[in-house]
Formats: sequence, structure tokens, C-alpha cells
Amino acid sequence: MARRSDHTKEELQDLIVSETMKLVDEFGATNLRARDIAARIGYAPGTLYTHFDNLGAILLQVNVRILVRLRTQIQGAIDSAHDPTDRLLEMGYAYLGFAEAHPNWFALLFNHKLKQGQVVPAHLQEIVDGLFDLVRTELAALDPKATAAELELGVRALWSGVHGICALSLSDRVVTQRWRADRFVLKTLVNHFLASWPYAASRRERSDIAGSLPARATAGDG
Amino acid sequence: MARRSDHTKEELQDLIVSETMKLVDEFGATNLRARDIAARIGYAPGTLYTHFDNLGAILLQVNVRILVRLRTQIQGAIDSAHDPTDRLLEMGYAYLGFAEAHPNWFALLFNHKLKQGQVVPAHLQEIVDGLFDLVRTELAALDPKATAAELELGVRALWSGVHGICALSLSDRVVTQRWRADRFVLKTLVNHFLASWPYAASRRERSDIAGSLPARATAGDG
DNA sequence: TTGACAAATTGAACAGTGTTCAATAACTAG
DNA sequence: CTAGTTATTGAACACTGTTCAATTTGTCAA
Repeated sequence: MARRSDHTKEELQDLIVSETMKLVDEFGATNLRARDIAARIGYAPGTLYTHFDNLGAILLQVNVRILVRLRTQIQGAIDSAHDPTDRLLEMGYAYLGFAEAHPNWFALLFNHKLKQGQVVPAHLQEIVDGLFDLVRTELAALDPKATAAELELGVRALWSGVHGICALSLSDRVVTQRWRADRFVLKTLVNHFLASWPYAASRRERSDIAGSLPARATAGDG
Repeated sequence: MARRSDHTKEELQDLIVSETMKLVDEFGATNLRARDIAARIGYAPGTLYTHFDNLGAILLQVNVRILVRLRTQIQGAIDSAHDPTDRLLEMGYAYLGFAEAHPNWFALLFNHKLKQGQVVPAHLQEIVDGLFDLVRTELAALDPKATAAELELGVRALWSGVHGICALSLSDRVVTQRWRADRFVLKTLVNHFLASWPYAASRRERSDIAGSLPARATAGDG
């Protein structure tokens, strides 16, 4: 029996989450076994359940850490460029690089389903909001006249676009071909998007984009 | 015991796949149980394994049918518009509409992991290629001078962008906020992308996009 | 030091899971 | 009708997440 004084409550919880994180990284969340986590931390399987309700709760904490790492990568990318366009492109590359370096983490982050009664940690939402802010800052610099609603749509469109490239890149080729040029695709997407930011109305009228704005499109509404 | 003459081999396989498809649609792939499929078709669980190697093989066939349905939706969207820009937008809406109407199918299509030794049905890849062709046709119409490589990048960028909006929209809000304006985001993305298609070089030079093209970027290379 | 009390840890047990396979039932051909 | 083939069965297997009575460990007052 592991001695109780080996770790404090907090240390043990931390250990569980970090070892789970490693296992997920290496073998994927679907191959995660409670008994494997227990073996890694040197405790019996039952111990996990005195510290967490279930495996899902552990994975939720893993997701928080994954997101923190993703943020670190993206923030680092900002510093490597000196104009908004380059910064946005580098942020996209960082996002893609993270997804390709840790496909199992990426999959967990976006595919993990909450069980009924589970609540997303507030911390998670804060981090996401912070990431969106990073993009918003750059888009605002490129179009100082943009309204809050326009910025919000722009952030989400650009972010979703980059995310889609990453998601398809990792979708196990059930539906994606074996095409290894995602960085080029990303560059194409970002460049095309920014080429019309602010929207210059070549094919469409500016009023058309304006028509895209939902009635109440301020950040954080329901 | 179910009488052997109730169904031919093909009929029974068909029945298994279609009932599995319904179960996935309603409860999600993670809640799919072999015994549930068996109960639905009125056979014992073991029967499934005389017709398929394992559940994964059944889900692969389900994925083929899901993709066929998605194609039907997207093709239908083309007919509802009369210029390339509108057609692309409507195709995006159809994609998003399908994802929202059948989130469990959408998740299966892009998250299903192949077990070792399993092979993607050739049929699946053909359908995907066909869908990409639909987008390529419209982009080519908007820019008759575009090279094959440019078109390929454009198709993938636009497709990935739309896919990202759908993927984030369904990612269980672990990382996405409760923001219900995906159609607006989609419109923003498509409009911005097409506004600079063909690439008009406002902020960036055309040579910059050209620099995005991989050395050998013809459709179907490895 | 001792002797309760509290708390953490254990590991056997439980209800599920996908999958297997000998036994059985159903069909087919001669 | 009989022999042989094949589909179907359902009990069993190994494995899963999770529970919980029993046990060990730590605490602290006497």
C-alpha cells in the first residue's frame, strides 16, 4: 500500500492529471485505462476515485492543461512576428504545429464529451476567450474602424478556418486524403481572408457583409 | 433462432448497417452497443460477427452512407443558386446544416479511428474527391486563369474553413462558447475568401500566394 | 507511549463491454 | 430421407470503469 504521506492530496491529484496527460499524448484518449493511470502513479485503481468522480473528470483537468500549453505556443508565435498579418499567420502555424505535434491532445480537446452533470471549468472558458482576444487585437489593428460585431465575426471566421485545417489534417484520413501541405493551405486561407480585411467589396458589396452580422453580436452574449 | 431464410446475406448486412446508422444518429457512436444492434435486427449478438469482423467495420460502412447523404445535401444546394459565389455559400450552408441536423453522424465521420489492419473503402475516397470537385468547379469559374495547384489550395482552404466552423459548432462547448451564429460566421468566411479570389493583392503580393504553392501540388499526389 | 478516531488506500467484486466458439438449428443437394 | 454445409446461437472469456467493506496509515489527546 502506498503510504499516505508520500503525497499530499494536491500533489496526488496533480500527479494523476499529469500522468494521464502523458498517457493520452502517447496512446490517445480512447486507449486510456484507469488501471494504467493507477500503475503509473503507483497506487491502486480505487485511489483515482477518492480524488476524482470518474475518468471524465480527470480528462477535463487534462484538457485545461492542454489548452494552457496551446496558449503558450500561440503566444510565443506572436512575439516572432512584427506586423499583424504575420502575427496572425504565425499564430495559425503555431496552432497547426501543436495539433500535429500532439494529435491525441488536440483530439481530446475538441472531441471530449462531457457526461451529464459535468461542468466545464471556468478556467477553460477564460483561456479560450483570451485566445480569441489575441486574434481580435490583430484584426482590430488591421481595421481600426471595424465594429465590435464585425471583429467578433472576423475572429470566429478566421479561427474556425484555421481550426478546420487542423481538424481535417488529423481526422485519420477516413475522409481526408494523404495530402501533406497543410501549412500551404493555411497560408492560402489566411492570406485570402486578410486580403479583404477590411472588406474592400470586390465581388460583393460591403452591405452584404454587414448583413451577415447577427442582431446582437457582441462578445459574450448568449 | 431467427430463420436463415428471413434475409439473404446481403439483406442482413444491409440491415445491420442501417440499424447501426439509426442508433448512431440517435445516441452517438460512443453509446453504440453490439447487443443493441443485435436486438434491433432481431438476431443474437454473435450474428454480427459472421457478417463483419468487428463493430469498427460496421461503422466504416455507416460512414460511407453518411458521406453519401452529405453529398446529396451539398449537391442539392448547388441547384438552389445560380452563380458560383452563391453556390459556394449554399454548399457551405448545406454542410453546416447537415452537421447540425446530425451531429453524431458528423462526429463519427471525422472522429472515427481505424483499427490497425482496417482499410478505408475506396468508395469513401471517391465521394470525397467528388465533393472537392464541386468546389473546384465553382472556384475555377470565378478565376478561369487559376492553375491546378492554385485551385487545389483554394479548394482545400475554403473547404477546411467551412469544416472548421462546423467542427467547432459541435465540439460540445468544452472549448467553444454558446454562440449561435455559425451561419453568419460561415458567410463572413466565404465572402472574405471569395472577395480576394482571384487573389487581387491588396496587402500581400500575388507572388506571396504563389510562394504558398507546394512544389508538386496536383490533385491526388502523395 | 498508547489508544482511539479519522482518513486514505486497497483490491476483490460487480455490472457492463466487444468478441469467440462449440453446439445447435436450418437449409441444400443427392 | 439422409448427409453435409452453413447460419445462428448464447454461454463464456477477457477486459472495462466503478464501488465499497476491509485494512492500513496518520493524528492527536490522554
